[in-house]
Formats: sequence, structure tokens, C-alpha cells
Amino acid sequence: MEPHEPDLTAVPVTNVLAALADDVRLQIVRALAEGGEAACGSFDFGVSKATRSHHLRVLREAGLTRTRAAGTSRLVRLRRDELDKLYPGLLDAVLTQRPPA
Amino acid sequence: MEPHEPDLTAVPVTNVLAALADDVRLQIVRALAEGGEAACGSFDFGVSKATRSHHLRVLREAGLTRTRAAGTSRLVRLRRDELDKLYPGLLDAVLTQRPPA
DNA sequence: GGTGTTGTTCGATTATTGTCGAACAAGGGT
DNA sequence: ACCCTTGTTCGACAATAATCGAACAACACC
Repeated sequence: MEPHEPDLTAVPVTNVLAALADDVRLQIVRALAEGGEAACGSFDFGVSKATRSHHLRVLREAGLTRTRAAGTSRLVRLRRDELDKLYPGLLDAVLTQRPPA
Repeated sequence: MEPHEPDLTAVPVTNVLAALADDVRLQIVRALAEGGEAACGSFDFGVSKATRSHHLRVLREAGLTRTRAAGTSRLVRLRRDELDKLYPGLLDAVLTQRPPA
């Protein structure tokens, strides 16, 4: 299986935004931004592993993450450098803690 | 009808991103960013006026635009200052012309 | 070889969203 | 008063996307 990690410049902005416009995926991105590389299983946000796998695929195919195999696990990391270069400020804006309610 | 223009800080980030994650709406936002205030009818992007009205509602309810009546028209404008303050870099990142394909 | 762990894929279901035409509402002319 | 322009709202329908359980694949370890 090709990992389907597209060139970021080939991904429409709307796809990048759509990938970020989901609560579960945003939590994953936040976790990756803070903790660096992490195994898929470490993102336990109240969804089944099938759903989690789906969200990780969306993030990967939107060019937001890279995945590499490591034993039986798969390690995921944010493509932060590329994102910051192509969309400066986007990640920072999105990752900023929500203003106190 | 209350125009439903929420306090930006009360809108979840995912809603803001979802509002931007649509091609028609992104074109509207780009037009507003360049041309300032504009009438609803000026956004002719190959959709019916019903659909256009729907998209403008989504943008308004996500806190991205403000609308005011002017005769039989309605003038729409970007809430750029507020957006830039709350999500610095977001609009700039999104409005930047896509890299040449 | 067998067992457990970790993920992915498949098919089905449900929910959300984009789209339209038609009907309606508010104004501005003439 | 009448009509035209400009938008909004109302169903309805189609397309997309989120979610799950179950089946499957790859690997590690005993």
C-alpha cells in the first residue's frame, strides 16, 4: 500500500482546511504538535479504532501528517515545517488554545 | 430576523475552519478581502441565488462576515480585524494565492 | 506454530451538507 | 398601485462524511 502522502502544494487549500475542521482530527493535530511523533493507538478520543484510522487517513491524505511503520505500530508526525512554509500562521492560529469561554 | 452574527470567541475553531473549507465560500471570502464591502448578488460563482444565500449564512454564522441592509440589497464585509486578532495568520495563509500548479 | 497486539479495510448505517426551484418578503422605482 | 430587483426561506434531493463492528494483515514474542 502506498502511504498516500501527497505533495502539499498539490493539495487544495479547502482540503487542508476540511481536514482540520473536525474535532477529533484537531485533537490529534494538537497532540502531535505537543508530543511530536506518536503511535496511532495513543490517540484515544472516544472513537473506535476504525474511526481513528479513518481520521488519520484523512490527515495523511490532506498532507498534514507522515506515517512510518515501526514494528506492529505506526508512528505519525506532523509535517509542520512544510505547513508553516506554505501556510504561514495557519497551524499556529489553529493550535492556539481556545479563548476562555 | 436577527442577523445571527456571533461573538467570534464563541465560535469553535472547527466551525471557522469548516466555513472556509468550501470552494464557493472561499471565493466569496477572497472577493471580500480584495474588494471590501460588496452586495450579495455580486458573488456570481455558478450557483443559484438560493445556494449563494446559504453560503453567506454559513459565513455569517461562523463569525466571518457582517451584513447590513442597504435598500433592497445587503452589503457583506469581512470581519478581518477580529479574525486577525483572534487567529493571526489564518486569513493571510488561506487567502494567499495557490502555488502555480 | 500459536497467541496477542496494532492497525487497516470493508460494508452498512446515520448525519451533515451542498444544491436547486419555487414561494415569499422588503424596497425602490415609475 | 404595479412591477421589478434583491435576497431569504422552505422542502426535497443528492453527495459527502462520520461512525461502528467484524474481518483481515503484519509483526513480535513465547
